[in-house]
Amino acid sequence: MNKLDESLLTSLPPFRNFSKTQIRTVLDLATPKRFGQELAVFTEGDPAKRFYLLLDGHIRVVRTTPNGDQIIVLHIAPGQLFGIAAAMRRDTYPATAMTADECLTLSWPNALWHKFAEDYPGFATENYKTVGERMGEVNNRVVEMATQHVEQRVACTLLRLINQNGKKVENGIAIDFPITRQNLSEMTGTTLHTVSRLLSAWQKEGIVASTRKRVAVTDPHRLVLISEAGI
Amino acid sequence: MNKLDESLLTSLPPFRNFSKTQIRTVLDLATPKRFGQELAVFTEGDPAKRFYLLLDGHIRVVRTTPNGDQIIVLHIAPGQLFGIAAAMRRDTYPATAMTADECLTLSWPNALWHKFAEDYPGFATENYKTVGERMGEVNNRVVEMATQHVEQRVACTLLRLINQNGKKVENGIAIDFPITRQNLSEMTGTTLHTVSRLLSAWQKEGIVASTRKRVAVTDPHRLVLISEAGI
DNA sequence: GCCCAAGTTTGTTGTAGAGCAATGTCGTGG
DNA sequence: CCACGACATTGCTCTACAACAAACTTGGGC
Repeated sequence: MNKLDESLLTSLPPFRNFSKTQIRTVLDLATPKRFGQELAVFTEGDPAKRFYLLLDGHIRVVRTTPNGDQIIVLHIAPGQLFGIAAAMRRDTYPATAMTADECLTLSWPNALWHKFAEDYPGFATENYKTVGERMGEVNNRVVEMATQHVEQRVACTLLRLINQNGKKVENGIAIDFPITRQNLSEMTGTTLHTVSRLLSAWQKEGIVASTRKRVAVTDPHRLVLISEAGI
Repeated sequence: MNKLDESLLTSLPPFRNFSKTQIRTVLDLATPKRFGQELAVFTEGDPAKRFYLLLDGHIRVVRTTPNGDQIIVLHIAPGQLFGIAAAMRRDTYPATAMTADECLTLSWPNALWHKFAEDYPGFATENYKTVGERMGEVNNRVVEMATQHVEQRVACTLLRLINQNGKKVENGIAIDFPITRQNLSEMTGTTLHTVSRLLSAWQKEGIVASTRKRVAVTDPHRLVLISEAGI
């Protein structure tokens, strides 16, 4: 068990404005856990017993079809809750959470969701707001998939990734966790081949810079143009 | 103003188990309204001031892209709440609600959401459950769009429609509101031409029976096969 | 009953992008 | 340090489906 600093939580939306003692209680009840890369925190269909907070690292939330196709539903960044099926009164997790890199999570039994919500007004509010935003994003994705070409969708996806998980580097903004062409294709509903071709082409034009498992955007503005018009 | 029967609400999930006087209060505070076909109940971007319950008819929830493409995000059946942006703490509606046929709605100012939730435990629970289910469905759609062919997607969409809005008729199960090829194409991310061709082909095979603005499924089982394998 | 607009059907053509296959490169573990 | 597996690139082919075009059908309004 790691020593947990109170300051870890006080800045996060769901726990903002909690009193010092309340934060301490929340931390006392939490179970911390470290994960290596590419491990499942929980699996689709498992009984939903706990909800999680990601303190460090990055999580991919993934669904698998009956034919074995896998698609990435959502990315979780540090400071966000995930596995909140409980809050939506589901009894099993609707998707699998995989670590994209080394992760540190806190988790609590579902029963505590209700306790937190009762004891600390603002907890539920903040989280339902998050759910609302995620709902908006996934609807955006449906619209994107229905109306845009592969090239535009990949551009949109990259832009979203650098917005939510971008880290400034010398030549642009990098996605700060490992991501393969395959992963990108699973987010856009295409094949790794097509993604590879697009990244190669964009690299030649100086729009992106990618290496194995890493992608950085060097010219976000051009990418926006592509995402809007397909050039 | 129509006389509102208490029995209208007592059977609906969000209000189930309310006391008789509670139901009466809910009804007293509600504003009923009738709509003709193809009218907007509220519009994307409008300030979200009220939330709605559909008593009769069918509602399409629609998003419009900057280029004017329109896609149907969700269908609302009688007895369901919609426009619950308030519950997700959004200040504008994220989509437009259009009537598919003649509709009767009740609506309440957003402030009452919180009152209902406080006064009547079970109201919030029931509704967040609904949100969770809708989230699951829209994620399913993303997966569908990412992995399935047009033929399969149209089949899936028809099956979902007859499940949620099906009415038994002599030769099968009909979608009990007007729906055009164009509408179906907006739900599946294709063109009305392709939908028309598919319906014609399926009609020849005796799988569906469609007329102008009406679609019925005569052989759901075959449609399931198509949705799964593409046949 | 007739007209018109909205909805539908059907044909043709062009192309985005999937599918397949072969080769190249990186980095990790023995 | 080497070998192997995982990841990536690239070329070729082929098809599903969008895009365009044009005629046909239906039903509601005058």
